[in-house]
Order: sequence, then structure tokens, then C-alpha cells
Amino acid sequence: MSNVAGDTERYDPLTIEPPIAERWAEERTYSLRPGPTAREDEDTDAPYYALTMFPYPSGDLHMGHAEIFTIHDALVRHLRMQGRRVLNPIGWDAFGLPAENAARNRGADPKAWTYANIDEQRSTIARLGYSFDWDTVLHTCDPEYYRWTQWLFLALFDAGLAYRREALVNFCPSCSTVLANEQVVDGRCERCGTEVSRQPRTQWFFRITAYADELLSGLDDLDWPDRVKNSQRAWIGRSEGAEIVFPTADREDEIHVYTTRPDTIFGATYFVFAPEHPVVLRRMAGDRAYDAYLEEVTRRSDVERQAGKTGYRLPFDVVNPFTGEDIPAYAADYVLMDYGTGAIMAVPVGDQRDFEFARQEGLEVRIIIRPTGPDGELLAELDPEGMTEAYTGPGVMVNSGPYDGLSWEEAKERIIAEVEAKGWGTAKVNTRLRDWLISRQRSWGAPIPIVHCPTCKEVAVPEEDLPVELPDDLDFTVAGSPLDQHAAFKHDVVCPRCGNPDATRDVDTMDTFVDSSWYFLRYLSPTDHEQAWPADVASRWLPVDQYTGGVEHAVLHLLYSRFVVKAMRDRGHVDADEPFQALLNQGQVIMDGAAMSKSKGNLVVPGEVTENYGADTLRGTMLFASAPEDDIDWADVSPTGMHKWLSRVWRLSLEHTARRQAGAPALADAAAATLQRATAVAIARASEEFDARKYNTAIAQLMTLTNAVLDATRDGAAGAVVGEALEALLKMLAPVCPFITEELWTRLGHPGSVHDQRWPVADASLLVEDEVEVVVQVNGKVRGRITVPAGSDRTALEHLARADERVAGHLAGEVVKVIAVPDKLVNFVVKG
RNA sequence: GCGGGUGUGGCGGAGCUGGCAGACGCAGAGGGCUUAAAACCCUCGGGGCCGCGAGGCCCGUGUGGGUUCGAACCCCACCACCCGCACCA
Repeated sequence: MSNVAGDTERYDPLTIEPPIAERWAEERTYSLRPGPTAREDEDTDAPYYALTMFPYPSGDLHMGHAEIFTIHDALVRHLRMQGRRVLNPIGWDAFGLPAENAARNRGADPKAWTYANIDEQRSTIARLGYSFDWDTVLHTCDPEYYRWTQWLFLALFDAGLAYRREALVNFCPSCSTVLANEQVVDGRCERCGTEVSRQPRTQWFFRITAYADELLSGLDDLDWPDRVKNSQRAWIGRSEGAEIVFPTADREDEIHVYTTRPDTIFGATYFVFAPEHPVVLRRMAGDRAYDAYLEEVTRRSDVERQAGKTGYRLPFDVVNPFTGEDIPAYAADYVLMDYGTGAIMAVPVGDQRDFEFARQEGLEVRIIIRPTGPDGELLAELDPEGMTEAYTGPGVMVNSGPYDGLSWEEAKERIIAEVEAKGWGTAKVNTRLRDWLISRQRSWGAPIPIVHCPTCKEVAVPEEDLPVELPDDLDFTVAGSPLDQHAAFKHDVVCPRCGNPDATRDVDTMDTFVDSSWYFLRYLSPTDHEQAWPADVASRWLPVDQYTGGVEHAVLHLLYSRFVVKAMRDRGHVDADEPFQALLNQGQVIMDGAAMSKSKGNLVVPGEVTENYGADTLRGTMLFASAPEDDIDWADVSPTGMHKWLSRVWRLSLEHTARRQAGAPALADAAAATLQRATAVAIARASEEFDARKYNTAIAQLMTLTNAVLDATRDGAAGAVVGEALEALLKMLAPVCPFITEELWTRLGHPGSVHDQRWPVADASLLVEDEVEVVVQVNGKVRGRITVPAGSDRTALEHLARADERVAGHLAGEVVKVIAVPDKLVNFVVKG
């Protein structure tokens, strides 16, 4: 294959890119020097922490990785050219189930499997020209990393924020491990889709609920997409209401209920306990019929539970404190033990679930509210027999004793006041958020650094004994947890407190979301043997200025990281309130309208595109396709088009060099002025687009500048103005396409790297226009265009507009009004 | 069910604070160069109508209304699609 077409060398990315990529990798060109722990950045511009969600090493990079890294790299390279000191680390979220499955199914060593994948991804990252800092690289499966994950666990344990308890937990039979609430989607395992069952197990939790209020209020000040903030708000699920005590009719127990509608209490005609409520369990102990019900309920999955309600009439009543009536008590599975108090007052008239259950069981629907319209006018009374659903709209109280006639909002306030005055309860804020279940019965994860002693119970492994290392010889062919069945790991330990030789190690590992909840702190000093991170350095770099990653982490990872930072702040390890100030969710790369997958046969991998067109074309195609947060359908985009444009940039640059050397004439004055102005405009506009991270429109500006150079040099001219245009073009293209710009920068005769240049600044004097085109409208319709001196006043505009022949033809009727906006338009309002 | 978002040419997408809709591309058509093809270069391009032509007129940003001199943009209602939450009391 010839490298020459005509007399200009062809653009051949496959030849020019690899050597540059290798040089950058070998020379660690993009490492922050000095490193992040250096104090020098205190004296310079504010340091900038740019972070991208680190990859999971399951095979080679896919298009989604290329998308996130390309957006992120354009951002980072642009910032560096603006003189910012940018920390841009990379690492791997390297613990997790796929490695274990590879071990189980193919006999692979999980460690070897993981590191092989990391090596592959690492070389692809280098080939694609992403400017990560290889000096701070980390892998969460390295003992020197998870040693500090274990330290973090112990810090939380010491603070009472990590604890162990028995609870009904989500269990995935396929993954044979428990899951956090956040990992259960529609009653199914987020990972494998298997229906999750609820089982009582003793597990480790992080007390994230202690930070519920702050996790909610802190969202207000974050520069995150609204949908992510809304997801977190919904997940935290704050509600305001009251906790009210209902005594049992025999006065032996006082049952607390939580309600957001205390105003409806006069309509509470029955009472419901969660089937596992402790008072019910105590009272019903030994009752075979109830045991049978309980068993049936436990067997029902969440999915089945939502399909229909079951209930059990308990052999006792409770008292409605407001009416003094005895009302029947039920156990029913539509009341959940782990929300509120696990018991409710049931108001069929005002709550759809209570209504359905009342109809099913033939219970009274008592009317205590009369609907009102939008202006407060009374509407028709509710009919208890004819109602087909609960009424949840506005209204005034009826059948509610002293509260009759009040609006429901007013009644709510007064009833809460009375509850408090009489000592029947208190106003109460509730959240839906549960504590984070972090233990997993898996073996490719960070071991929980706890020893269970028959006498001392749960004892922390002393810090000097960390890390608690995973054994190298786990047997993944066993059923259940390999770590649990590794005798040496489990039993070769004595109690750190009393020396009891019968102590055993905790055989669970931590959720991989624990690993990723603090990695952005470890990047600051990944080889520090003394501490997880230096507090002063963390305080200087956090919060992360810009975090880029997928929206699938809207709740899980992003909420956990926020919790960890707040908990660490309260222990004095960092002074930031939040981990990530700004968040960018890149869109997905899909194919023909569907997610890419091998089984669908619509998989495109970055390597394929790179082998055909090179990395610059892949990067440019992705950024030009749409705004970073929009999805890209690969079937709709054109690497060919991007390659064509880059070839044109290549040819124009080489031609310019050749012409300059051959002594070609400079541009004529008029052409030079036009090109100079086009360059200034392109710099001004593209800079704005880059600042706003709208790379698609930024590239459009660069294409326009390319077309201007093409037009200006068609007759073979060269000269300084052309050189300046090309230099500006290459500098601004550099963050998008780092290879071709590096190569051409050198070939244009410049020393050093284009990536070390300062971002170009537009010559402001060239941006000022002498003349502007003003649109002339008649009754809002464009009827002409006039060219006028910039800044012409209204009178002048009107005069010039009237003089326009075409416009005059439309001004037959009476001109009743003239709107003139300088430099923009004139609009004549004509009557008749 | 509740909450949030998005609808612009054949396609991806531009469109700033309410002021020329369709920037920049892709695909397409026509032409140039070439023995030929590729590559490259030029021209055209929302729809309809009138005109030999320069050009002109009407319609057009999911649908229907409204506000305004003027609406893709603001307001109301509706339709479609996407996302999140969902027995949370």
C-alpha cells in the first residue's frame, strides 16, 4: 500500500498513532508532577480534580468506556491547556462476582483473571490516547488497597456506624449471597435477575440512616443532573407526620404507629400489624394457625406480595385514642416491618391500600372528609357504599369531633398538637432509607476485619494486623462460600482481646460498593503505607471538581460515597462535606436502538473502530455525534465522515508546510482579512462551546474554520495568516484528537507538544463587525434584509428599512407600530 | 399510581435572554478531474405553489388553544416516547 497520493502524504492514523501512544505511556507524559501530595498547588491556580468512574475489569474496554473516557479526556486536556493543574487518575474496581464466576466455571484463578483483564484494558486506554496519570493507579483487589478498605470499616465500627444484627434481608439464591436494598430492582437481583427472597440472617450494616437528613439537604448545593438528585431524594424518601400510640383494648401493650395523615385518625376503623411485629409474635406464640400464616407470608416473594394482600384477624382489639373505640387488629403482609413502626392505623376512606383491604375483609369505610374543589367550594359528600377507591384529595373534616369543618391541613396541625399535649405521641419525620447491608457471602472481596470470639463477641482486628489477606488457595468448586470453607482462614486465629483459640474470623467480604465508596480518596496517595490518605491533602483536593460516569450509579455508588465522606469528615479525616461537586452522566452507546450485546449480534468494540480508522476518528465521532449526556446510536453516526474531515486537516497542514518551503505567495489582503476574521470567530465560538462542554458544536466550529482555510488556500497561497489559522485549529482540536494534532504540530515546525500549548485567545478587535445584517419584518414575517452600520439607532433602522424595495411593497396599509432592535431586526405592524 | 424528562428535514443534531428555523455533518442527487474507479474538488438540497429567470407567495419545530409586534423557546390542555420510584402508611 502506497503512503502517497498525488504529491501529499496520505493521512494514515494507523502509522502515526501507535508510536505516539507508546511514547506517552513510556514517558508517563500525563502524570501530575509533582504528585497530588505536593503542597505547591496552594500557591498556584486552584487544583482541579477530574474523576471518571473507574472501570470493572471484565474483558476488554467496550464502547461505553470509550464514550466516558473520551468525554472526560477532552475535558481534562482542555483544562490543562488553560493552565489548570489537573489530577486525572485511573484505577480498577477489581473485586466482584465475575472473577469468582470465571473461577467457578472455567477454573481460572480470580486474581490472574482480573489482572489479565486489567492489562488488556490498560493497553487499550493507552492506544486510545487517554491522558490518565499512571503514577496514581490503583486496584481495589490489591492488599495495599483493601488493607485501607478494612481500615475504613474499622473506623466506622469504632464510631458505631458499622454494626451487626439479624434482619430480614434480601437473598439472591443464584448469586448465593445477600444483597443491599439498592441492589434489588423490582424484587429481583440487580446483577442476575433472579427473584430475591427475604430471609432472616445476621449481617453487617453501615448506619447510613444516621446521615439521612444531611444526605437529603446536601443535594441542593450539588451541580448534578436533576434526575440523579431526584432519584436520591426519592430513595431517601423523607416524609412528615406523627407517631401515635394506640393501646391494646386490654391495656397490656402500647402500639406505636407512624402516619403522614394524622388528620384522618377519626376514620381509623381497624388496625394492622406487620406479620413479624414483635408484639404479635409474643402474643401469638404457639398458635399453630398463626404460625401457618406467618410461614405462608414468608414464602411469598415481594413480587407475589404486590399482586394481592393477605390478612389474619388477630384475637384482640386496639383502641383509637381519639374516638375511644375498640377497633379490630389484623396482621397483614401489606404492612412492612422495616418501615415506620411496623404497625399502622388503617383509614379506608383516605388510603387506597387500606380501602382495598377493608373491601376484601368487609370492614367499615367511615367518611371523615368532605371533598372540596379548587376554590375551596364544597363538593358532593362521599358515599361509603358507592366508593370504588379511597379519596386522597383536599377537603374539610366531618365526623371528626371538634375538628369538623376544618380543612384537612389545619386538622393535621391541630391533631398533632393534641397528640403531643395529651402525651399520645409526637410529630415525627420518617425516611425510607434503610441501613446499608455490606456483608456478602462471596470470596473475591475485601474480608471483613472482625474476629468472632465466644466470650468477647465481635472484636476488631488490630490495625497493625491489617490487611486480613485473602488466601491464594481458595477452592471455588465448593457449594456455598469458599472463604467459609477455608479452614486455615477461618480458624487459624485467636481472639485479639482475650486470646481465646476458639475464635473464628468473619468469613464474609464487603460489598464491592464499599471498595468504590472511597477510591477517590486513595488516588491522592495510593502507595502510602502509613494511612489511607493524608487529611490535609484530601481537604485540598476534595470535593472532586468534575465526576463523569454512568447514570446507573444515580443511587448506589453516589449515595454510598456521600455517606463515607460525611462519616470520615466527622472523624476528622477530611473537611469536605461532599465527594463530588459536579456530575456529568454521559449517554449510552447503543446500536440500532438497542443496548449492544454479543448475543444480539450488534456489538461494536472500540478496537474494531481503531483498527479501521484510528483512535482520533473514534474519539471525534463520539464527541461530534451529540452532546455528552445524550445517547449515541452507533448505527446513526459516521466514522467515515470524521475520518474525511481529519484527512482534510492533515492535507491542508502538509500542503501549507510544502508551500511555505517552496516560497508560495501570501494571501491577498482581502482573503487574509477574511481568514483572520474566520479564525478569530472560530476561536471565540469554539472556546465557548468547550467551556460549556458541548463538544459536538465545538467541533462544528472547527469544521467551519477548516472550510475557511480550504477556501482561502484554493489558489495555492500560504503565508502567516494561513499558518495562524492552522495553529489555532490544531490547538483546539488537540483535546478531541490528540494524535493527529501532535503529529501535525511537529510537522508544522513547532517544538514541543501541542498539548503543552496555551489555549488560543481570539483577537477581540477582529470580532467587532463594522456592518451587520438586519432582518426586516412586516407583521412578524421576514420581508427583507438590510445591511447597516453596526449600532445604527432605531430611527436610522426604520428609515433604511422603509427604503428597501421589497419591504415597501408590503407597507400598503397603515403602519401602526414599528419595533426596531438595533443590530437585529425591524418589524412594521401594519393594519388592514 | 406518583415524580422527572424529551418531541425540530431521510438521519445525527444546531438554534444564546422570545427576534432570519434547520449551523455543522451523514446519507442522497448533479457536475469536475480520471482511459476507468477510488480518493479529491465544486454545486444543490424542509414541503407546496407561481415564474423562462433573478425571484416571489403560502405552509412548516408532536397535536389543539392562548399570550405577544414577533413563539421551537413563555402559559394551558392533550398525545407519544423515555427514565426514576412504587403496598413506604
